[in-house]
Amino acid sequence: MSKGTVNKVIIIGNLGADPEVRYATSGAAICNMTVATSESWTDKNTNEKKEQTEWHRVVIYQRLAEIAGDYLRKGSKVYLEGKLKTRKWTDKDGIERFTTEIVANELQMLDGKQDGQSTTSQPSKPQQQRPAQQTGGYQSSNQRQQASINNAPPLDFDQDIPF
Amino acid sequence: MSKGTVNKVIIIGNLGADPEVRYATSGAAICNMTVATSESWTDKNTNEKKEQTEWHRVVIYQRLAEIAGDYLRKGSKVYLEGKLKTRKWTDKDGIERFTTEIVANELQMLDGKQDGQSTTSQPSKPQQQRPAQQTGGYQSSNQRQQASINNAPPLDFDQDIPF
Amino acid sequence: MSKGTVNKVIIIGNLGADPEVRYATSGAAICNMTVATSESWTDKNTNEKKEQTEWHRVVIYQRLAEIAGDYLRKGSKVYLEGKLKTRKWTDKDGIERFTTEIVANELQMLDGKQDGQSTTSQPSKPQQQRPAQQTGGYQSSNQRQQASINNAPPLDFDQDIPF
Amino acid sequence: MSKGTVNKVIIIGNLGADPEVRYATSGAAICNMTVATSESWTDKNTNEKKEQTEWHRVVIYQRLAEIAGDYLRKGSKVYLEGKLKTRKWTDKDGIERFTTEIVANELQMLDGKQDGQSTTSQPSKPQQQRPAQQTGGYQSSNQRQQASINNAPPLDFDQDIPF
DNA sequence: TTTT
DNA sequence: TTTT
Repeated sequence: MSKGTVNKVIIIGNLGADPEVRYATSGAAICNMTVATSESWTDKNTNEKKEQTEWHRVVIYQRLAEIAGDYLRKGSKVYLEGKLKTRKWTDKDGIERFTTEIVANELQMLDGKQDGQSTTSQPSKPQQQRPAQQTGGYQSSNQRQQASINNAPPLDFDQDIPF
Repeated sequence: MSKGTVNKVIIIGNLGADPEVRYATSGAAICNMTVATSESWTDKNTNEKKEQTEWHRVVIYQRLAEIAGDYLRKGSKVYLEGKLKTRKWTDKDGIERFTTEIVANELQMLDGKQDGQSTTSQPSKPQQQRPAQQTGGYQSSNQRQQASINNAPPLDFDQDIPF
Repeated sequence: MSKGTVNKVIIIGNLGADPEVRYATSGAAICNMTVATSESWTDKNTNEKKEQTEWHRVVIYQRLAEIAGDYLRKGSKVYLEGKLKTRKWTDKDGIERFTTEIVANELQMLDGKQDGQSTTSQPSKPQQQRPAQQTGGYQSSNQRQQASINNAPPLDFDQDIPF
Repeated sequence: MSKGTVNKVIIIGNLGADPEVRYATSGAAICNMTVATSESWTDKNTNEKKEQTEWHRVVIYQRLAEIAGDYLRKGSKVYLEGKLKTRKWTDKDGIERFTTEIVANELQMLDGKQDGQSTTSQPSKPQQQRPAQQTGGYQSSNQRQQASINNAPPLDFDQDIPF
């Protein structure tokens, strides 16, 4: 329920890096990724061609997170629908920071047939497997850290997961 | 043109404060406002009622900025459509910060008949008039500074306005 | 799943009549309503003010159908999100016809406090109650038949309900 | 202006046939096309895989119509944004019919590099050229008639074009 | 800081 | 048939 309000984002863009999937002790998956959208136009004064890229931080939970991790790769074109959420975190120097993310609840892959899109095909690189047993908190991913627009860390281990 | 990408936000929410309108030397208006969306649900474990409010920073340019300034007030319900844009700024302590805003290009007022909605009615508070002549930079608004979600300042005087 | 496709409609408009709710034998509710959106502009040639109203046929199922029936009335302003669906039917003269409807899966009431919006207030007119027992097919509503844009009947009794 | 209402459609789908572009005497282009979206799911009772395809009739005007005609082909994947419009027409037997179309005002091509997407490449089939001179009404297209969901004709010659 |  |  949302009390006569609407908070909706629709993005079509390309992943800046492979998605990063982690698992909570409950087994619930969280996927973080960055998606680029870009605009190009011609400056009327200078007649120069300009291009501006916008980077979006995306978070996906549960089953959809696993789908994202299994089928999307760096460069994949994707449709995402979700809501905006700004969260507060403290950086390594103790400075409070705010980061706005898109919490996506719908995803459509827009690439043509590609490696990894068939669930039977062999993935092109080692995948983090959903661990059979976990002892606590989040498992850190062995995927390389993606460059993020402002180095905000993914949701903290001890943070309330909203479901 | 946007190169096969889409960057779209749709918000229906309530203004947390009166909109703040400033004018560039060119006479172009910029409107800043914050809009709240809220969700409520019942926690399945504790059976408690919960509510979460999300605050959105909104920027509007040119003619639409003037309309927003003329017709919207604190508490107004509004439909906004636009795109996400994250900009970098430096706070008073020299710390680099990022703020994500919605650059709105469509607006629908969703309140019933209310003060200020008729263009002929007397506005309920003094309006900043579009100055007949300006000498440079932005005119500072005489409206009270609204508290913002992270104290990001509005777009700087010397910043490139994207049109 | 939708195979890399998206079918989405977002409407904010006003109900042309009270919603019409019927119940399947299963007890599942179906709500039909018509919603108006309107545009106005000034003709540049004649300088005349013009207005165009578009009428949308909306179908809502299950729990959301009951909410619509309980809280919406003729004139209510509503946000609807859903998908487009065109269905074929045969009119009384045996002519095959097509009607496009919005199958809504999200609804936000955008009116301020109004009659019928509180679940405790007395409804302004008799409500069709969800029957305690049913023997077959749909119960016909005792609400007056709304004039529809092309007289398409609501979904037929023997039609597969898509859930 | 739209009086506190919103009429918005967002479609991602594939063209069922090459777009059909015609030109008004004024030189303004109109493009008609049909776009398919599809859903697939598993019936919980029978455990059968089901798929449902929805066909959308799309109309595009002016510059965007020419872009659609130049770059889209049967099978192209496209993002479209627009509004719903239902129009009345009379079929060859004198029967009044209604057809709902999406009047698109935004378009993004979502295919990878393909024939026709570069403005310098030779189109794969003869294009209807914008006629240098016209004497009246619409030029009939030499492209084959696309199968439409209900054989509604494109906008009539003598119909008011809404711009 | 809003609203229901 | 709605609404502003």
